[in-house]
Amino acid sequence: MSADVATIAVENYLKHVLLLSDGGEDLVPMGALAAALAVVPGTVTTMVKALDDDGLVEHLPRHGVRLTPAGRRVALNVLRKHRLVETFLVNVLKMDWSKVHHEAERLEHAISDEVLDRLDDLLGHPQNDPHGDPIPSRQGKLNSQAYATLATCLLERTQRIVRITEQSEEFLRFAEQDGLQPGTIVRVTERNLAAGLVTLRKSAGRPIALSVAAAGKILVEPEK
Amino acid sequence: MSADVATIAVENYLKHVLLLSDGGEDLVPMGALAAALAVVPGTVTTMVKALDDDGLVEHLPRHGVRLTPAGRRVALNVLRKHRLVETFLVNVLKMDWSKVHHEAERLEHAISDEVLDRLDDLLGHPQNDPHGDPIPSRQGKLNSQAYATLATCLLERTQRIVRITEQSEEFLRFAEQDGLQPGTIVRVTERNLAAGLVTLRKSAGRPIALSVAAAGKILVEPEK
DNA sequence: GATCTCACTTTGATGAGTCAAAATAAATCT
DNA sequence: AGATTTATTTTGACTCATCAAAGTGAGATC
Repeated sequence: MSADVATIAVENYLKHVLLLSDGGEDLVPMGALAAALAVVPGTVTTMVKALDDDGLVEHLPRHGVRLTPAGRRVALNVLRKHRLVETFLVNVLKMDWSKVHHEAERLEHAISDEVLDRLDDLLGHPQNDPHGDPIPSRQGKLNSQAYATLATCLLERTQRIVRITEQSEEFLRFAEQDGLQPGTIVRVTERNLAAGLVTLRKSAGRPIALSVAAAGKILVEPEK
Repeated sequence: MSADVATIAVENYLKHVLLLSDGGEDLVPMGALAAALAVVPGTVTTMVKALDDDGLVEHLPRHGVRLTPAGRRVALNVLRKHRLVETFLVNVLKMDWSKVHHEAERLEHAISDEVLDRLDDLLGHPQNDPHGDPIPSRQGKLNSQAYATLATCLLERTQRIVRITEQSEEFLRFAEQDGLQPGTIVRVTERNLAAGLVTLRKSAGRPIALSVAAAGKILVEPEK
């Protein structure tokens, strides 16, 4: 009986299930979903049961939740809107990298599929948003390649940053300050797991120190 | 005690009070507001009382409703968003004139003041939206000049269309079909109030017939 | 001026989405 | 295995925005 109009809340639930399930079919724990949505766990239980009735998710009581194909379709469309809007805000309106996530959170629910297509044309069908996150295709394909991170890649080898998997304004502002953006070439010179510290250099610059937690949020691929 | 976050419903109530009060301080009947918002009259009474408590409108029971300065400020900001978004959709995304109103109805509530400003810069601070409707300034000034309409203007005199005061898709599609858009130069050749018919010509074209009702929705100013 | 009419208001109920706090099941730890 | 911790579900209540239908008042009509 999935109603053809998803409310903003429904879209957000589905989007976060998608993001937390690692793009795949993994079961998402109810608590994780509650944390992501900033609601109490009881609310998630109620809502997820309703979404299950609508055929958008599968709820395995006491175990978690997972998208159905119908739910996945909706979630991918929302994600596509989110990331194309972010790209628009940065590339066309020249907005601050660190602020656009927050803006897109509201716009993703207000934009129609038709506007979305025009925006996609205007932007030249980008593959990734400004943070490097892959933009789902119109057909619902999501390029979710498994990348290494600054916390796991080889030492002393030049790497290209492809993606920042963290949307908080603070983190992004910090990354911008140190010039760590998709496309930047870096080399990890030292990794001290005991101290929880990663040290790296941009091609010519002085060393930059990062916590392992932060380094794990930055995806890279070997350069050349 | 006006809460600093207006819900979508609140923004819509205030916007429609502004539109129905003729830009001014006129009292808007509750029924007119109900019709504009497509809700039953009882709902309007409830909501307007709440808005009065919040200091956004003044409710004169059994007589109508009117914006307070605070409510007017919010309403003008929403209207500015609506009309700038419409302009963006037509000028940048090349969307159909007749569809953008509907799109803007949702986007006007999702767009932040900051995005609004950037959009305004991108568009070159337009004075009017694609329908000719005046765009409120950032400071909340609304250029509401009183224009003649095709139903009231002088006969046999060239007039420039400045504005179409009707947002329905059907009407706009019809206007577009006949080439009646802001900027178009026309001349009313005949007006038969009894038959409810207005006849006009574009500079060189064949005559176009319009109902008086339709003609009254098209604002004009004398050419040159 | 008494009545009638229509606009407006009241009242009671509903659905969506949420929270707080109590109840329960699952997982973990001796 | 029994006890404790932790995740999840249940229950009852609340807010926002709405409708249906009954009640009320102000101005129009005779």
